[in-house]
Amino acid sequence: MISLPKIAKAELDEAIAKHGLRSTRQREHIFAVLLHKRDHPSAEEVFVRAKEALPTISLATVYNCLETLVQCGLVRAVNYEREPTRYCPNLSEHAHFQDQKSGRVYDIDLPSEVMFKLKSLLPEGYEADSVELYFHGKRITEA
Amino acid sequence: MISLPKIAKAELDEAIAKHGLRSTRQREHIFAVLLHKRDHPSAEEVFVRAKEALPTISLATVYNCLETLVQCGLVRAVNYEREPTRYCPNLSEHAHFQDQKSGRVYDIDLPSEVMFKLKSLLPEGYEADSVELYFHGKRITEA
DNA sequence: CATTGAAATTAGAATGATTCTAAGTATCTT
DNA sequence: AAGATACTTAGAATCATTCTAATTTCAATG
Repeated sequence: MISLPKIAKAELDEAIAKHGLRSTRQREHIFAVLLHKRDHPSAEEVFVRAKEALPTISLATVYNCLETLVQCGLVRAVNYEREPTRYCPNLSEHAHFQDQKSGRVYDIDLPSEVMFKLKSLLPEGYEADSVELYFHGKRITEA
Repeated sequence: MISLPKIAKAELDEAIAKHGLRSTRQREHIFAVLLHKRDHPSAEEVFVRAKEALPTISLATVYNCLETLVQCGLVRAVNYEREPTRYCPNLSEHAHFQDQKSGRVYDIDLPSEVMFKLKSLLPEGYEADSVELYFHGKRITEA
């Protein structure tokens, strides 16, 4: 059974409280689901996984919770083209890579100096508060 | 009346032919529309603009043509979150910046050495054939 | 501890961008 | 010109997501 580590629980409660919201069973569990298997699931997939522990949870709630977690900065939404949005718990800054064959998404470490360099590409008058870097290609797995 | 410059027409014909497709009035005009005003219009907006010259064109055709142009490498699809896809004629490598207030999208020049550096972030076994860089933030326009 | 009111959840309907379908039209090859 | 193929078209269908309205939960108060 999936459960939320104490540290994550504390992090969740703090972030949720800071936004004047309530920590609920559903929000907690959705966060736990994301932390449990970091494979960038879609809302639908999170729904399937969440139902194992909370059989009566609704898809709308899954969307609501995911949105809340994103707002609180605990989770990141990952969008490849018009595919369903995927979600990942937001630890450190990172980019994403999608394998064209499997569609799977992988995290790519993004050093802060690269992040800085990217922001410095912006001309005068442009101020970024988010930078998203998406790779798409082949992932070669050797035999 | 929007028309396609000779050079662009040649580029279009070549790219289209290389993909074993036909150059049609609709494809040509959609391309011309994109080149005419490079403000990253959505399919719906392209539809509106295209109808001025081709009143009987259908939205499905606009989608088809845009997709074809993307396949041929003449046009790039720009996706911010789940907003309608926007399109821009693909001249040089560049990133995109969206102003959070207006929603407008601007091109950001992306020097090839930065592009190179980004690709070098990928670990062994990852081979990117596309890199998308999206900024989102405030565009400050001084009085 | 019952009450109250705001916040959250729920099921199902609605939305809206995009894609599909089937029929008609244009274009290329012979 | 005939036949084949590609393209366009209108409208229906799809599907991820959001909305709606009706409960339910929960923290705080009396």
